[in-house]
Amino acid sequence: MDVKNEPSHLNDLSVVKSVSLTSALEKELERLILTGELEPGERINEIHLSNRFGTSRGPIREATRSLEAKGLVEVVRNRGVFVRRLSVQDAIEIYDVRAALFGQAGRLLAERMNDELLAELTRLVDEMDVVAERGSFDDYYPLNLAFHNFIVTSAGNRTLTAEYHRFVNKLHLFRARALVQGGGLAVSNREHRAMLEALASGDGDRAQMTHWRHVALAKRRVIAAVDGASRID
Amino acid sequence: MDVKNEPSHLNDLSVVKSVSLTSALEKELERLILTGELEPGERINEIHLSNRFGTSRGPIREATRSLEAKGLVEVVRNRGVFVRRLSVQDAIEIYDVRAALFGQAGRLLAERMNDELLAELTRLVDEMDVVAERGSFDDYYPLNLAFHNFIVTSAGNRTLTAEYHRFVNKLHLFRARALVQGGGLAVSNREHRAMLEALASGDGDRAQMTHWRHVALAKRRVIAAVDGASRID
DNA sequence: CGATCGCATGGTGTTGACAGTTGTCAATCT
DNA sequence: AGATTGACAACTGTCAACACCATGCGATCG
Repeated sequence: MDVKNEPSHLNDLSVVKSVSLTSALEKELERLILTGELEPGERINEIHLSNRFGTSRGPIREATRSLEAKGLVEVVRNRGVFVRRLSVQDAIEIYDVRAALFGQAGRLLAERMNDELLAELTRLVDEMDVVAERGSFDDYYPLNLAFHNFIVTSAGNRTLTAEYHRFVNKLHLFRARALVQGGGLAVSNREHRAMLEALASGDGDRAQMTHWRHVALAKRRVIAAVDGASRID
Repeated sequence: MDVKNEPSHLNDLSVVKSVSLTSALEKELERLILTGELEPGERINEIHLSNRFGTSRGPIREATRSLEAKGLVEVVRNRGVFVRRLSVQDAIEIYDVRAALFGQAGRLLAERMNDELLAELTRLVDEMDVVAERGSFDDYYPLNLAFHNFIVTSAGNRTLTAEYHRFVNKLHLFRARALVQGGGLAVSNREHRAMLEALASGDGDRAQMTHWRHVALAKRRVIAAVDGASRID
């Protein structure tokens, strides 16, 4: 075995050979895009990237084709690939899809509810109540994320989970993303409680409805925020 | 304008230069997969394909990476890419996602209903009734497809439409696809009428429910068919 | 006779080079 | 001055060659 004796703390990309360069690059590019290091609308220069990562252009091109299919970038022939920029309209459409998926997750979870799941969900909602009371948004955000992820993951449909995350990711490309966070912590958590009760009841219809509505209301808040912002401009 | 004066009836793949080779190949491969010309589980040989299409391996690799992201093929490092094979479990999961998306489409359509849309939907359902009466499955199938497509498209959410079709496509990879068609034409069209009435009423909740249920029932029929088949084996 | 090792082979992973296209900038013309 | 043209620079599209890996087969050894 001629193991390359490279220090293991090198760039993530040197840990390759067990996983293809292409998929490692794809992950890294996705990270750069979702963290905003590559901004929406920005052009991705293949040569520049290949220099930066020390590879040739082939794997980078393959990675970007994959990202294109995932909807994170846009490829224009002979012009290059651009980080996808979401319009307000796009974001609204995504909210509808997300609502549908999240509602389905709620239904599935209600149908397989048990004490253990209920305990964890209750814990999260209780904790969010505490944090919301003192209006600490920075503490609320990760809890909120964990709550939603827990619901979707626990629903037990891997396809649904993957799809849900794909769309949540896409929302990161929304320029006016800052607006998404409007609407009061207490209000949000009141909706969480309604979801929790529906889940506890084991009523699939009711769970789907409450979960759907939670996202639909988030969508409405975003629209309101966007309208407000554009009125100011 | 220096329009290339090539006969327009050439091979699909030679009409390139306006559209990239990669995306032309991707479309062609997708067609081969969805029509079953490339069977689920079958390995895709890059060299073989590049000879067949007269290109190098680069564009083919890019196309397959895109198909991988779309979930139509599976890439195993150093082994090759394989046409994805869906398990019964996968198919069931997809039905849940599809139900969620179709339900959402129903809701959106109900909220933007008008006489013109209603007329077309009614026409399709009436026609399906006629065809169902004489049990002609071959005539029913395209009408049924058109009906569903019309609903999803008319809902006016392009993201949702794309996503819905992606999942319907994926179901084509299901080995036991023949079973999907079980369950009586008349029964199916009775569900269509319920959907139609809900849409006509403009009640979003009710429309979402009826549309969701229609797919959920289809899922149940598939499960029953699969169970029956496996009991025979 | 069975198991293991090594090698040959077919195929994928990655690269560097070349061809073709787009956008820019300066010189020229109106 | 403004518009137009032509050449140049920067990139992307495509290709062919090389490197590396996985599998199967046969020789060798226990």
